[in-house]
Amino acid sequence: MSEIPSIYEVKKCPRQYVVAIHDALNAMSGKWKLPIIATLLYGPSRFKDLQVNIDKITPRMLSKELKELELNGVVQRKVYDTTPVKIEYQLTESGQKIVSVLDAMLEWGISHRQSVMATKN
Amino acid sequence: MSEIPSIYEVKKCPRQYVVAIHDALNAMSGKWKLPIIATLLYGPSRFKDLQVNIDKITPRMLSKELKELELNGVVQRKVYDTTPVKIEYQLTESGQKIVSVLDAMLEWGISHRQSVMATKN
DNA sequence: TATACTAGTATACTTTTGTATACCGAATGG
DNA sequence: CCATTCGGTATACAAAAGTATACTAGTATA
Repeated sequence: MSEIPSIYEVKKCPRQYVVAIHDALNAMSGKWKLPIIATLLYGPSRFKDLQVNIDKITPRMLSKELKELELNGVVQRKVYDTTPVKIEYQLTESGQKIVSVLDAMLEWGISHRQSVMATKN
Repeated sequence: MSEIPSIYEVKKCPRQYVVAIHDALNAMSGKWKLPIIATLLYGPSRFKDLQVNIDKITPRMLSKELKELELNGVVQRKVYDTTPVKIEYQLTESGQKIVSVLDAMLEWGISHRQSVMATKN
């Protein structure tokens, strides 16, 4: 038995792991998902506010991305029964926890830049 | 001063943070990057071996992705001066450290699925 | 000499993702 | 009554990402 598993061993790795990573990547990739999540990290926000705060996003994309995030359980759409209706988007509990992934990315990204700079010279 | 910074405060957050996250996302998004990285995590590999081990990848995509990963300092291309030449791809040191991000994604992904299942019922 | 392997490239195509621009209905304020 | 805000939708288009298929040069093997 070697310390490094063979590629055949690796392919046996629980499918749920693959799915989990896929889920995470899915929640964040695309041009607008991170800006939306980042904005919502600082509190619930209405459609118009998101549109104003996120530079150059079109309502079409905002709507599309919000729907996807909602479907994926990252964002929650809240309809307030007032007249006129007020609609707020907010991160779900586990949507908020995605910061842990962002933190890991941040840490890696910074150290990676440093090592790339170092090996360049 | 509130505990949650305003959106205006947030926008002042160091640009390098944004870039770092972007770098990390960039290194992993796309259809084939993770399969390639995952394979290389278990040791250096030749072009052909990658092609065989990664299901349904075309040589075009493999070549394209490897070039991108190399450009981003995640993968290193090694040419052995034998006849015929042998070429090996391997993760750079910081390329290997990307597992830390994958771990975070895995952890989030699993707990996220659980919470989504829980709220469904 | 014919066949096969390695490490790819070339060309054309389809699919997915994102943009631009205009529009909608309900409500509200002047 | 008219303009404006909110929360979007509709249509058409452009650009990016990915696929299919064929091909290449260099070397090795039968």
